[in-house]
Parts: sequence; C-alpha cells; structure tokens
Amino acid sequence: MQPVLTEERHFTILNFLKEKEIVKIQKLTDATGASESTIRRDLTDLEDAGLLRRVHGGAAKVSRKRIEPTMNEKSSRFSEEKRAAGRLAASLIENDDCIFIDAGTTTLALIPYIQAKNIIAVTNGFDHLRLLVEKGIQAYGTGGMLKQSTQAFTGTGAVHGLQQYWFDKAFLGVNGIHLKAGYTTPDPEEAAVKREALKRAQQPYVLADASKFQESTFTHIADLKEAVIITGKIPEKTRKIFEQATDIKEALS
Amino acid sequence: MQPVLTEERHFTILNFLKEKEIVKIQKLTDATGASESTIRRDLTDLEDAGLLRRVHGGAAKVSRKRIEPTMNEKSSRFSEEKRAAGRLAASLIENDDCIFIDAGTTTLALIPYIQAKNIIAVTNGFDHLRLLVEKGIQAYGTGGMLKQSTQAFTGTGAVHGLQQYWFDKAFLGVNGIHLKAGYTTPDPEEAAVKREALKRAQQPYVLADASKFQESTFTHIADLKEAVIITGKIPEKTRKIFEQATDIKEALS
DNA sequence: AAATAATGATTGAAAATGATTGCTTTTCTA
DNA sequence: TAGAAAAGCAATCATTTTCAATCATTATTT
Repeated sequence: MQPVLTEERHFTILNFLKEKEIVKIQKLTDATGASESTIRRDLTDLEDAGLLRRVHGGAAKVSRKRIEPTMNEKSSRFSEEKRAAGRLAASLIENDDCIFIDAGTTTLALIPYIQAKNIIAVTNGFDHLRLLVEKGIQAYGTGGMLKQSTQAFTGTGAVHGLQQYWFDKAFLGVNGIHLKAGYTTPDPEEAAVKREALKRAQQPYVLADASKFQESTFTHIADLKEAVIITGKIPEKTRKIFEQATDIKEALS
Repeated sequence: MQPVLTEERHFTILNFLKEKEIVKIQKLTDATGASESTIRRDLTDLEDAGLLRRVHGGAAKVSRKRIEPTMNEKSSRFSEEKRAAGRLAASLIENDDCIFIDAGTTTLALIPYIQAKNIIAVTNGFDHLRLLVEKGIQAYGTGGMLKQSTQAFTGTGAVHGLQQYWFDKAFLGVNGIHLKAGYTTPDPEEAAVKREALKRAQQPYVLADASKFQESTFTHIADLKEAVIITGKIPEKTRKIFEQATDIKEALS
C-alpha cells in the first residue's frame, strides 16, 4: 500500500470526526492502512493539540465552544435571562469603582452594559479582557495558566495576581447554589480564584441563572450569605427557599 | 536557464497544493525530474516565503485563515526576515523547556514554528496567549494592565506575575540595539517587564531585525552582552561591529 | 577566467512506523 | 456480582523512511 503521510492521516481522522461524534481505532486503521500503533500515536498527538478527545476504543469530537470575539449585546448566544442579569449587575457599578469580573459567559454578558465612568476592572477571563479593552475600560488580567476549555486564567498564578488588588465589587459566576453546600463549582483551581476574589471584595455578587439553584458541584467556594445573588428569573418557590439564606436580586420579575 | 527552471518547479509545487491538501516529495521528483535534494531546497524556500508548510515526507497547503492580524502592515521583505528569525528562535526551544515570550510582533512570529513538546510558555502578549493555546502549548499570562495599543500586559502587575517563574530561555523583542546604550525600548513600564524576564532566564535571547541595530530609544533594558541576538539578516558591516559585543545568530546568511 | 549560483549525491542523524510486551479497562459469563 | 476473557492501552525496540548538512560538479554570470 502506498505510504500515507502523518499529516494526511491527521486530516483523515479529523474529517471522520466532522461526520460522527466518535470514531473507532479499527475504522481508522482500515481507512488509512496504518498500524494500530501509528493511529494511537496520531490520536495522542491530536489530543495534545486539543483537536479531539480520546476515549476508550477511539476518539471523540471535542466541543469547541470558543467565544466569538465579535460578540455584541444582541448576540443570540446569551439567553434573555443572562442578558437581564448582566444588565442588572452592570447597573450596580458606580463611577470610579474597582471591580473584579470572573470568567464565564454569565459575567461576560454584563460587560456590554457597563455605563460607569473611570472604573478599573480586573478579570481572569480571556475574552472578558478583550471586551473590556475594546470598550475603553482600564483592564487588568490576573495572570496564571490559561485553560483552553474555559478561556480562563486559573491556578496559583491567578490567585497570586489577585492578591495585589482590592475591589469595591466582585461579580462571580458559579455552577451550583445550594442551601447547605453554598456556592460551588466543579474545578478546585477555579474555586480558589473565586474564593480569593470574594475575600477581597467589599461587596461580592454571584451571577446565576435559574438552573443553578439547588445544584451542588464538588468544590465549595463560600456560604450563601457571603454574597448577593443576581439572577434573571427564578420560580417563586425557589425564591422563597433561598431568600431566607441571602439577598437575591431578580432582574425579570 | 536554471533560474527559470527553479521558478518552474516552484510553480509546479504550488500548483499541486492548489489541488490537494498534501503532496509527497516522491510525487514532486517524478513530476519535475529534479533530484530529491533540489525539491527539498525548493520546499525550504517556499516555506520561508510562507507559501506552504513542510511536513515529514512532503509539504502541505498553508491555511489562509492563519494570517497574523498584527503582522500585515510591514513590507513583505521584513516579514520574511521576521519569520526566519522566528524559525531560528523556535528551533532553540527544547522539549520540556520553560520559556518566556515577550509581547510584540517579532516574538509572535516565533510561535507557529515551535516544535518542542511538553513546554511551558509564559508571556505578557495577549495575542501570544491565544496562539499558544490554539497550538496546544501550556500557556501562562503574566497578568497586569492590558495596554490597548500594544496588546501587552505591563506595569507592576506583570512584573509581579513574572516573579513567580524561572525560565530556561527568554525571547525578548526590543526597539533599539546600540553599542553603548545596549538594548532599549521607548516605554519604561515595558522595559521593567523585559528586564525582569531577562533576569529570570537561564539564557535570554533578543529578537531583532536589521532596522533595530545602531538605534537607541530612551529606556535602557540591559547591556548587549546579557543576551544573545537572533536576527534575520544584517549587513556584513553591522555584524562586524556588533559581534564583538555579544553573540549574534543570523537566520539568513 | 574567476566568481557565483544551482544541482545531485552522500552521509549521519532524526523521525516515523509496526510489532511486541506487560498492564489496565471493559465486557462477558456463570 | 465475582472472576475470567477480551479488548484497549502505553511503553519500548528494531526497522525503515525522511531529513539537513556537506561536498563535488555543473551551469551561469561577471
């Protein structure tokens, strides 16, 4: 069989993954004529390059949810709920404030609505930095390791960077809001960053949509009472439960 | 006669790549009647000109979406020089290295050529971060204020961020290389970052094109001997003058 | 004719490959 | 549900392919 170049195989493999969610190694050895070893190596390389995800028996498509740089406030990526929460959060920012903005799409939605003048913003979100600078807001990055999956700076580097600052307000995103577990997130590294930011803010806010309530996800960040929750709209029943534990600001009521 | 033949081969090679994603060397020797050596030289030349990408066993189409957004202003002679310098610089990076990459277009040109595996890169360049992460390289930001004009993190925040790390190699961009003034740059804030990175690297390199030699621009970074200079091509006379003060690596000679 | 540039052959080094081995994960089956 | 069988895996090794560097030769320019 005619030899097939490494790059060609890589191309073939990625093409398979455009069509299907998962492709088996067997299928790839058949399609390329290469040995199993070679295909395995290819998969390792491509995974290292972030172009696919290895699974037992083959490889899976990687969901590349890259945040578009051309985002504007009409963007359909944000639900009405997120935009409402963002608008409400932005209205809380006053002139000359120094604020922290956490990485994540919920907090990203607040940036377009910022009206206050002469503010300083610190963030661990890569896309947040770009949006802030484009808007002419003085922006600082925390530094630290840039995670591809979430486009966020994290780890000790980010915590270390935060320790230089003090905030009037901090706007955090979380994955779970739970009566007993408090605010939670799956990644301990990111939790450390959020915790540090929360500690260093005069007034911390947590932005969350309805789906986050009564959820808990592994890593504890802080107790409910340590921040004010900003949300779009939540069911009456949920509201009743949580408003005894902390303040809730509901944008659409 | 021969120069024409060279041009013809180049034309043939590029035509193959219009049809297909990848072309093997074998196919090109068959099609042109030239020896393998000659084809290899052609491929090297065409890659330097940015018209294709070499892969093991042949050459691949260069995807046109990979155009540097910040690199399209300069004359093409200059960017070729930068690419050559970038290629040379990238070849110095070894597996498992921990490197610093300074902000700026010259150092940006280095990133596409990085081959070494398992490296850690720290940078104060916003675009650099994006490129590194897209390439699957573990990337750290220094943090600090993000300057809109240069897309670089600077100030005490960036210096502070750097102080967490130690590098095998550092790749710096500078604005002036002067026998007496040493390496210089216009912005004192950026100079502080460069100085810190240089101090923290086992082996510092300075990337510069010919126009930077015998120039000096306000803020002193370090003396000439404190880094190795990587450049595309400089006049014989300039080389003679500077190679007594420090090491110079010339990419195109 | 001398200098310069292009070419092709050679060679040691580097990269890619396929087979093998011992280990881990998954699946089957009793 | 435990334990065996099967499938999948990373690591390693020998082999093959490809590569860059070098040198001698040929063609082109000065």
